[in-house]
Amino acid sequence: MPPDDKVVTSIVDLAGQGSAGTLASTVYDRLRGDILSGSLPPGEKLRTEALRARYEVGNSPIREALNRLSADGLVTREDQKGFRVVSASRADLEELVKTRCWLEAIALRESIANGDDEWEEGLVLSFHRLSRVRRSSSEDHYTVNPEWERLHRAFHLALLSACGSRWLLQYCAQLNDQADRYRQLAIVVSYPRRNELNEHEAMMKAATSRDAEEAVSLLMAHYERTAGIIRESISEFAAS
Amino acid sequence: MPPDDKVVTSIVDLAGQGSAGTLASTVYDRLRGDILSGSLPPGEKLRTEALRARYEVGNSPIREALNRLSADGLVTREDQKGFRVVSASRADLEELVKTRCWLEAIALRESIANGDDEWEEGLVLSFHRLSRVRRSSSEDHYTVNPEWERLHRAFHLALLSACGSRWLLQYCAQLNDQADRYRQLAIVVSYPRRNELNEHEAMMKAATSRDAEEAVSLLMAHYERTAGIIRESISEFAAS
DNA sequence: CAACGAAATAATTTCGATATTTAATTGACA
DNA sequence: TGTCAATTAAATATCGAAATTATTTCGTTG
Repeated sequence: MPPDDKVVTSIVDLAGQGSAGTLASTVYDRLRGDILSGSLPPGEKLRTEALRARYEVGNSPIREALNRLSADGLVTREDQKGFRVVSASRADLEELVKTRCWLEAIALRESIANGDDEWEEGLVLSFHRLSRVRRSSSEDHYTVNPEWERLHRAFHLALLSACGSRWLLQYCAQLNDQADRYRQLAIVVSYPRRNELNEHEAMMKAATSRDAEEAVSLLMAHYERTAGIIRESISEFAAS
Repeated sequence: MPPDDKVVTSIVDLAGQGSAGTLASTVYDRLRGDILSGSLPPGEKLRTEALRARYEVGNSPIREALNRLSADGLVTREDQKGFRVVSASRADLEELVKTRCWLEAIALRESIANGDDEWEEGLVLSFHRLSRVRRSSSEDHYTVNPEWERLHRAFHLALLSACGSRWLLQYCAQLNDQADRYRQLAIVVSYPRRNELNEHEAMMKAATSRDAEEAVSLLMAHYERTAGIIRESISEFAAS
């Protein structure tokens, strides 16, 4: 009996999944989505009063959600001074990418070493699903496609899912969230013009043929490239 | 309501400032300490009513503390079913140790590569402080010495502090917490008979002479040995 | 005119009570 | 006697207001 593994929800909420959880959990999901999508910009003050109006709930659920988010690193909390959306900066982005590469390199190597048939099949499947969805919701101008975002996250998680450590998986997911936020902030400026499908396919193939060196090097390049695009499309974020 | 009862039940008095914060933060610290010290055993149901009595505060601070702890991985939360202390098992311990070795190996290598004079001095200093405190409070039988616990944690953190990633540092600290909990659970059974001072000194010297390979290998051995002691002194923990 | 300090204002934190949901118990029926 | 449904009991989750703490405003003083 594998101990309760919750970990990992989706990037921009399961939109509409008004799942029968508690109000606090619902608010948590929505707030998380609003932060990751950039709808609540970095550094934004999060006043209880305003949030109560925005999400139409009482005091307690808001506060619970904020406390969870602060432990997730999406919100900063200062005793007696309330909450704000975590700030964003060039330096933080670099630190984030670096850490992500370190951790995912380990996770991917372990996954390739330990992954069984089920893992392989899950990987192939999640790639297939990702390949059948458009990057953007509309044709001419870019609009976030929540479905693509969800499947993209699922694919990357599938890569690492056999690493054998729920801790590591959770950390990778957390860093994924952070990176997604930067991606969304950058997207406002630059239409994503890269076709990532080839890169994903190459990773999938390297992983399923158990070529760890190749897979890791592809994954690192993938992240470096993404970081590069974000870097160049951003002068500086709002901070503090 | 004067918080005159500053009974430090916590192994690690993480915030020296302590008292200045909110009630929620105080309860968070105390609860954290009580879980790490084993005073609240694995799997224990955490009823709000009981905790209100135990810590003598209202509903909200308890709930906030529990929510933060659940994001820290020290308590589990299930919607509509409340909170319990995270369970402990042999399998979880193995996973924990493995993950810890992965992450700290990176952090230590980076620290050694990037650490400046200040880092070196901090390391030497924290070793010196650790060396002047006894492992146990009393001579004949073992009693947790909070001061040693604090300095021990500080030393290990000093080793990694120059790794250049706050994310990684935070994760290492989190895994440290988890490992401390297992240590405390094990100590109930077996008096710690190993003299860890030599090991710590060797690590410190290897790190300050920038011998990454040696330092990492010492650190890994250190953790493996600790895990071994915990393993042998424990048949099985309460679970689920 | 700047600086300091005290009242007024705003925001955060906390409490006690209520509404909802889950778990436990009882009792009826096959 | 065992199972299932209905009822009771317990616990969680939520609300709205009160208490505490930070921030701003404004008048006074050096």
